[in-house]
Amino acid sequence: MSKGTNRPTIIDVAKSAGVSKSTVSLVLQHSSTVKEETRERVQKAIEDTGYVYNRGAANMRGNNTGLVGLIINDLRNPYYTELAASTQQAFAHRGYATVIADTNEDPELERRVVNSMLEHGVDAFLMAPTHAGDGKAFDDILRAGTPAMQVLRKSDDRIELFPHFSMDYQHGSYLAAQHLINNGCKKIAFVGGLADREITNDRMSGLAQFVEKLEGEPSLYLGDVSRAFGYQTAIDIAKNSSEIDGIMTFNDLVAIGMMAGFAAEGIKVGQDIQIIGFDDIEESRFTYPTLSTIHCDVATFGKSTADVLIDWLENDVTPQKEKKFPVKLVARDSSAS
Amino acid sequence: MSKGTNRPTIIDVAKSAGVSKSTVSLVLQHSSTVKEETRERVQKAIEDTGYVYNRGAANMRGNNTGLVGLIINDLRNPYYTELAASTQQAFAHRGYATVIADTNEDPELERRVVNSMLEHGVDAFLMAPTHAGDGKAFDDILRAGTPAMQVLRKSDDRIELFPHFSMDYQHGSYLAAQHLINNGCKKIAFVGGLADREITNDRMSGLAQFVEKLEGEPSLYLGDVSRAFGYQTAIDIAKNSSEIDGIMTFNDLVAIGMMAGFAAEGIKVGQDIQIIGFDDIEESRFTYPTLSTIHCDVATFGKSTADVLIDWLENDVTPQKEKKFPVKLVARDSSAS
DNA sequence: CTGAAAGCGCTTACAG
DNA sequence: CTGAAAGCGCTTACAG
Repeated sequence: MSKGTNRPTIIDVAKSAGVSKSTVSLVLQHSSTVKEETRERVQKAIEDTGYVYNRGAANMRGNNTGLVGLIINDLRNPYYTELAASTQQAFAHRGYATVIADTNEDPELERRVVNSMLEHGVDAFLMAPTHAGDGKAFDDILRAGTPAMQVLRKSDDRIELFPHFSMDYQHGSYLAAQHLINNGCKKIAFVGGLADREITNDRMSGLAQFVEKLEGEPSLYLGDVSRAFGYQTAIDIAKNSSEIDGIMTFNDLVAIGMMAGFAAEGIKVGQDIQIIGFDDIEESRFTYPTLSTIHCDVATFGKSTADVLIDWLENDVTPQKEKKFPVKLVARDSSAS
Repeated sequence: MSKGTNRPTIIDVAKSAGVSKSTVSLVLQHSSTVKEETRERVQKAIEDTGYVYNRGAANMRGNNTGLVGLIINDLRNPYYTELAASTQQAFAHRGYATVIADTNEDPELERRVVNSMLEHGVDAFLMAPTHAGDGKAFDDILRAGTPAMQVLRKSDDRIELFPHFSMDYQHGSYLAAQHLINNGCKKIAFVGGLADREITNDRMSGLAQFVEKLEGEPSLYLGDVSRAFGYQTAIDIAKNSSEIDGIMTFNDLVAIGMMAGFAAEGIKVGQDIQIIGFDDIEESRFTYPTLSTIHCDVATFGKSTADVLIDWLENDVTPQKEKKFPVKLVARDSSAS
């Protein structure tokens, strides 16, 4: 199907309205220099001809396309789905269309989509980058001079170039650990999250501050960030480590998998063992028992961060290098003592 | 931040390589008419100058932008998240960047984003449209002559213009009803889904074929497609309609909400009452009990449909007007008899 | 308040 | 095999 072979141009509109194409261009930009009557005539001509504005052509003169690149490491994870949905909405609100790509934690793919978006001339990037990136993608962005922010995780340390906005995971981890301790837990495990990543370290950092209140070191079950990994680990713990009485997970997904695993083993979460997740995705309010967690307000985060990016772009206000949004404890039934 | 103020052009590359800009353009398009040695010289110049291809400028001559518009009614619903993720990936694989918008079931917003994407010159649309659309958005698309497909739901009846690809919801509904009947259910309720919508009607249609095997008409609890609605309805049924022994839901989200509601009321799903969902989102394998459902393979659907759209675009193969992908029953513990 | 002209960064015949 | 020229659909000073 050949698309809009004869899409009308401003020249067609100009002819139909009996004015010059400059005048048409002026009314398209709501210039106040055009006489009201002329403006109306042009408007009518636009409707008659079925003209649609061609931003691509307009962009050739100025240097902004009205496109922003949104790069997500794992779109299917509800935490990042919410990031994508909220930032996209904020961009639309500011008049920008969003070009999206899910990189599936693949740094090669990440670099390819960055370059594709650069060719399309995106005005800025909002990236939840892959963990294993080698910085090449950011080098490409830097060379093009396109502003870019890292959100919810960081893969490039040049935060003066690529500001890093995230949540206060360390404080969240502290709150989670404190909560379990206050509820009387003595043997605590941390489950999920890949080793040697900043975000994993942050999310388990809270435990370190309570070691003297624990019986022995916390057990670490690092691994995939998935329901499936949580499920398996719960089975494992039920069978081999029944002394564990409290669990902090990397995120809610892992916790939800664990609850299903414990249920299958006949272990009552909230009574026999306490669990607290991280993120507070919607699902966590509808599990049984309901899941205690650290609430991260991604919707607010996304909107606010998108606005910061656009302000950088349009008004030249450089974002601070690093910002951590507050989190809070939400105690539900999975950690009732 | 001013973006790429002095982004190099093919002229800069041409100068650096000591050739004309036409030659640079030729190597950019992998033309075989360029001598190998010249090609290498140009390649080096590209790297030296840090040139990035400007698709916007290139598009002005031809008429395809390499952008496709993906419009989703509710991106936060995992069923549609999967659609977005799988189609985006398929488009990327075919060399297209995806411009995305979540319309949040708002027809006004839908029309606005359609027009924004039209201005950006998307080559095609893949839409999971809002239900309440008045067809204006499709009129706009039609006028621009841009190919568009309706997926997973239909809001415009001109399927010869806007082909409708979906899943065989009616058959799925039949399988679900049959399953509950075979398991001995006599009083069945259908929960969730807004009234007077084709998709709601399809998803409950299976019950009609078994009325003679039921005690009385099925009870209908139509409403929001959400965990919250499921939760409330379960409480309601537990308190007021304890004769109901089997439940079909509009989708898994509703079913998951119901399972939490029943659990809170002390009703054992799978024993006291049987539930079957629809969609088979990942979450359904990790509830307790695990959720029986109708499996819709959205990942395969998305990839396949994206390819059909691109083939339409590139190779002029017009899609069939309507296509329904197969679904299948997945019996798990929520409907163990 | 409106029109004629140049130019944005490419591609595409057309010469050579 | 490579270069000079026209043109894609806009915007932007600049005249008038």
